[in-house]
Amino acid sequence: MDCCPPLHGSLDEDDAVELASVLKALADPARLRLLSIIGAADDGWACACDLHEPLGRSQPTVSHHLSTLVKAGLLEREQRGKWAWFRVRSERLAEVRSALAIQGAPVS
Amino acid sequence: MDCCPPLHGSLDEDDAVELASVLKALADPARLRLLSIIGAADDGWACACDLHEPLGRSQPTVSHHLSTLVKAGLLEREQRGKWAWFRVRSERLAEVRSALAIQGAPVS
DNA sequence: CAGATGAATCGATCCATGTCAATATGTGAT
DNA sequence: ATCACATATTGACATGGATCGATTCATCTG
Repeated sequence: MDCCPPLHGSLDEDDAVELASVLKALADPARLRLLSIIGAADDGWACACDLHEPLGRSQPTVSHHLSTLVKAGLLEREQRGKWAWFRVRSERLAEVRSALAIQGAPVS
Repeated sequence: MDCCPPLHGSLDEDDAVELASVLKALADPARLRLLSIIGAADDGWACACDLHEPLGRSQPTVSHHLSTLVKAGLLEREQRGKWAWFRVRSERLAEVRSALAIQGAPVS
């Protein structure tokens, strides 16, 4: 243990677990594409009925992913009649981006 | 299928798989803390020998995580004698941050 | 070369998760 | 009330991954 000076990290285990949980929600191709598709909607809101087909996944699977994204705070859900509409919570996404600006790299 | 206009996403399945793979590498508390600790090192380089203890994980586990981060392009590895040194590839981290700037949110 | 030490690999275990088919729930229309 | 349709939930299955102990590999030192 004489090869180098001690390091002192800034991210403790609890913070790391919390940040990791949001990143886990992002770290899936289906969910990234959902965010992309919903984020590209004209007024920012997209109907769940239009998401199964472009994703190439079953309806239950898409429903599960949407629920995961909502739980992670990355999507907001609104019921309109029998349809579920979603919009991206870009504030939350911005939080994640800034949390990744560790190691002294400029926040750009 | 008459409830809303069609959406057209910008992120295809291949791009989504690739981005998700980097995010998977980030989406783990142990690896986030490794990045944090290594990024906080004075000259940016940290010795593997100083990482097991603050992480509270076994040496093989830490080695595995370091290897995962290197494979994801998030760490650079350098051998110095019998010690392995690592530094954060902040360019790669910046790529991830900008990739998350979808849905028209400002890149800030 | 032999011994010591740091790091990677192997094998095993346990838990989390992505996916779908089937079913249930909720909501509007007839 | 009944039917149709959109979405959510359940159950099952397969895969992936986080972790550790034991071992192997690599490198330096005597």
